Amino acid sequence: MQSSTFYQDVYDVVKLIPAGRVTSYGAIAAYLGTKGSSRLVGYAMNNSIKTEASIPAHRVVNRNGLLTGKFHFGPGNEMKNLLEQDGLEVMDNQVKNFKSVFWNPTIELEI
DNA sequence: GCGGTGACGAAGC
DNA sequence: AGCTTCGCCACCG
Repeated sequence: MQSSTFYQDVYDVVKLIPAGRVTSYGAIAAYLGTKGSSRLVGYAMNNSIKTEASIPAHRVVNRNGLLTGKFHFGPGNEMKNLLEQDGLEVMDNQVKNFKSVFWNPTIELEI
């Protein structure tokens, strides 16, 4: 992808996340080849809300399946609501069966 | 051009 | 086994 910035790469990968699946920041970072900069992925998402609000950032959670960015999404449990709309089960800011719904771009997209 | 930042992750205690 | 600390690296001012 002719992405000028690392953020654009993150946006593109997140957009490829199928409904009903979730991935982790580190997985995206690893797919992009910058697994050490998992923080950048999260930071990119933060910027994505302001720039690319169409990105399903709610499908991206941390390694533990926790909705860490929930507070950045909206006033309340909007992130949880969006995940439920995708057919996911969320309890106490954590995706249930996270391991089962985990979407690994490195494998699914197979660089 | 440099320092601060950050929705993480892994290691250490 | 749970909490704390450090590292990491691209973007912004």
